[in-house]
Amino acid sequence: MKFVATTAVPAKIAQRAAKLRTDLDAHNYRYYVEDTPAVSDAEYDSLFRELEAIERDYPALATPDSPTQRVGGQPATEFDPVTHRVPMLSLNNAFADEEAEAFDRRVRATLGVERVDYAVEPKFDGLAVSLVYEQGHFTLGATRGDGYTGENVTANLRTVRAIPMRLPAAAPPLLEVRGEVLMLKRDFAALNAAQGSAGEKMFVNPRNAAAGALRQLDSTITASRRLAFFAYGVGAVDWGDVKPPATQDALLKLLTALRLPIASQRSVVRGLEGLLGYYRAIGSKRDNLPFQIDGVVYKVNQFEHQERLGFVSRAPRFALAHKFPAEELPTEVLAINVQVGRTGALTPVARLKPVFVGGVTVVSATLHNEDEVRRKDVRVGDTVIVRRAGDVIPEVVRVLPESRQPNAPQF
DNA sequence: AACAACTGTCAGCAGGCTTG
DNA sequence: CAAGCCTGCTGACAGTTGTT
Repeated sequence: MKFVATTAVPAKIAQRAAKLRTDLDAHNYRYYVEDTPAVSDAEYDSLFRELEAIERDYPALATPDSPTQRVGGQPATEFDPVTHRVPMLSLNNAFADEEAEAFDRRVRATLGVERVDYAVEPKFDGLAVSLVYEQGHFTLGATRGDGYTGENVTANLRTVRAIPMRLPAAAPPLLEVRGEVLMLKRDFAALNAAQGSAGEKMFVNPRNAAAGALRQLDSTITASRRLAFFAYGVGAVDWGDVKPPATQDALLKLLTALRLPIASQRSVVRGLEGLLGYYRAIGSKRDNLPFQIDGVVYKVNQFEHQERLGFVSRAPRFALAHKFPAEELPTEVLAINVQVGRTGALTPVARLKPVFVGGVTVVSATLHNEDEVRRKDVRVGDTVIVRRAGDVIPEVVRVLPESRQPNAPQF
């Protein structure tokens, strides 16, 4: 039998530990949420090590919510499946203004309202996750998966400094926060610089770097990758004594009060003019934002309106992702293959001279989209325009006529 | 009544990246 | 190098709504 001495902790030390914790949390918030870091990484590390030392000397002071507990533990062998209490659905997309107009028209028609208020926000280019807080404590973090079942990545998400381990006392007894994990542009650049000088593999874009970091079985690697997080909604909630918000705007204000990170670029606008105005405003700021986005999201602000609009298939009728135009670049067709699918479906695929477009290197593109180019129009040796937006599959958009070789072989 | 246009659902398929 | 993850498009079909 071993006795552990209940060492009395000097009040001064306990106060210092508490101060360090709130300071470290505040620095995290400034770095990831307000985008105005107050201290250098070195200063942060120094505070962090001081807290670690105190907790080592006085284990009674070590709490599971301490910033020092984020560093990650035992490597997992696999991720357990997590069934979402409320499915994590996707959004309908729009590229053209006319589609946004059609969205607004349909919403107004269904609601019988002249003008609709919309909560609007950037559409982050990251990975959707679910964070469950029970009695204010972060207890479960999961990926979106297929929308119904994701993976338990709690250990990895604990290392994300932008994610609070504990919410203020005013938090509802059960709160499932929905949001996006991503890597800030500056952290991506720093990571790749480090990977490069260490002779390690570089990452292609922040989104894939974030996705890879989140899927690490060893959470100590995740911890070194500096992921950010922004919340944009909730899933299952037991409000308890908290008055449930009536609008998306009020919900995000509530989450902000709970110290959850919310994108400062969000807004509330009125009518179609408001939507398109916001789309243009964010589009012009896009390059100066600290994170990558691939569009903006419109949500009908009133929850009562949202309920009346309901869902269609896997997407709500009260929300729309208005994406920025796809990047398009020319490249050369090296070959055309015909793939045979499992069911025997034949799909022509163009093998392309590699081109970096839309954040990835495209080497092949389907010729399946009859709207854009018919496959008989494309020949080996042609120069074609390849388009890729966000996560959309690369497409051959058109053939440059002047590139047509007179005797190019048909496939 | 006949037809067109649209809305919604589903299965199947697609590409790229990372991990193991 | 395969499997698993992410993502979203397409076409077939059915049902609904609108137009002539």
